[in-house]
Amino acid sequence: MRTPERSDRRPAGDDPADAIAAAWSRERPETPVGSIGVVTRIWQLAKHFGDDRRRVLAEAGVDPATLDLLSVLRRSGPPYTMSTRDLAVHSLVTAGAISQRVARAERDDLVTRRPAPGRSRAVLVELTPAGHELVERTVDRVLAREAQLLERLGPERREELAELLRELLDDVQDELKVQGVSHVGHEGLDQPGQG
Amino acid sequence: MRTPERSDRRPAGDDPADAIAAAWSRERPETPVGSIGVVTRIWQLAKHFGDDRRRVLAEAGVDPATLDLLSVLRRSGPPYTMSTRDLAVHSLVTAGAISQRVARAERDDLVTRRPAPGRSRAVLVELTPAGHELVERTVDRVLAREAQLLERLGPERREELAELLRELLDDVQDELKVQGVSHVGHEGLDQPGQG
DNA sequence: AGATCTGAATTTAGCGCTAAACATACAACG
DNA sequence: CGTTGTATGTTTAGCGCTAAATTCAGATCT
Repeated sequence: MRTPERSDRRPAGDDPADAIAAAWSRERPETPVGSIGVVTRIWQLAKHFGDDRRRVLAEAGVDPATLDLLSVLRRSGPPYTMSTRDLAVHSLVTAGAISQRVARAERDDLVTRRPAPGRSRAVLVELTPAGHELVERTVDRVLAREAQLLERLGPERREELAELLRELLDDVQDELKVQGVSHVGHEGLDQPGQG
Repeated sequence: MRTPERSDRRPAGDDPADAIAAAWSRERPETPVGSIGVVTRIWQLAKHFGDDRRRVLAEAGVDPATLDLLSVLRRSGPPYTMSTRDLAVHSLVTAGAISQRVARAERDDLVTRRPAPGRSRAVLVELTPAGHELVERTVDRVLAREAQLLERLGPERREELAELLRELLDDVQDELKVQGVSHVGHEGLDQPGQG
């Protein structure tokens, strides 16, 4: 199950996900370990990317969740304004979380909040100049750092990987949609943060 | 940059990560968007897997962080005992988080905690019968559900993906180690949870 | 009109995490 | 021996998230 000789920096078999699957099989031979090679690694990579991003942003005095909010607004183009509803759809977190993100960003003068003119009880959130500036100052740094973490993989394998991930994400979203998951959203700078 | 015709369930170009990269390029043409196809998708998949696991476990009355702790102990084999130090190394969270996880699990009678006999100030954590039972009752359910989410990908592509992820994880861990990251650990059931 | 339903945003309770401060236990050095 | 160092665990402050309760505006029914 383990393909040999691909890393010469680390002895074969020292892979954390393989070790987990092997331990389950040893202790409980019937355990269905087939998903571990994909799911565990995705989780661990997300954790590493998230922690690293938090550290990079701490130097600039922001947190990932705030930058995520500002980035969605920045990327939407002039007039850098969206309803909280739309923000929730684009952020993969609950409406309550968006409300809190906006409140924090408003406290720090990074966005303003006002009732929408005509429609119902909607609220429009707009980037302030300070918020705009903060995005400009940090986005490239974050993305460049992430590019650096992918560098060793090489462009071809990175593309292969992106393609397989695209396919899996599409499958998973369909599967979850079928089972009636509510917040179907999915964007961000490209990632929130968890404390 | 976008490979055409691979999904017939979703019109090409409707991919969330592609949409993000395209929006950055439109608004800020110099933005280094190369990593988004991999990093964003990994983040989103981790979020979906994590949310789904939380829902599955809620039915059994556990949270992912607790099951993660119990799983590390269960997988270690008899006598199902580890020091908190070792638990931290195997869990990809800080020592403080482990201390809290153990405290919660002890409150619920899933583990016991006692000072190690000889050595230093170490503390040994041991699975109780109730904790053992809880693992047996839930692990297969969680892993089977995750296998179901991967099912559509097919076995060959799943193996390709696992292999690319293994390589990337190895690269990223090396890169972070060089820069002096402390908690080098990495295991779990295979994933904690973020509240 | 009054009652009820629906949709949108916010608030609250509670959890889990990080970082940093704190508290020990043991070891080594002078 | 006392100080200093090192390794380990716990505690605390503060953040961000979820789920559920709440508030409020407008639409619909009778």
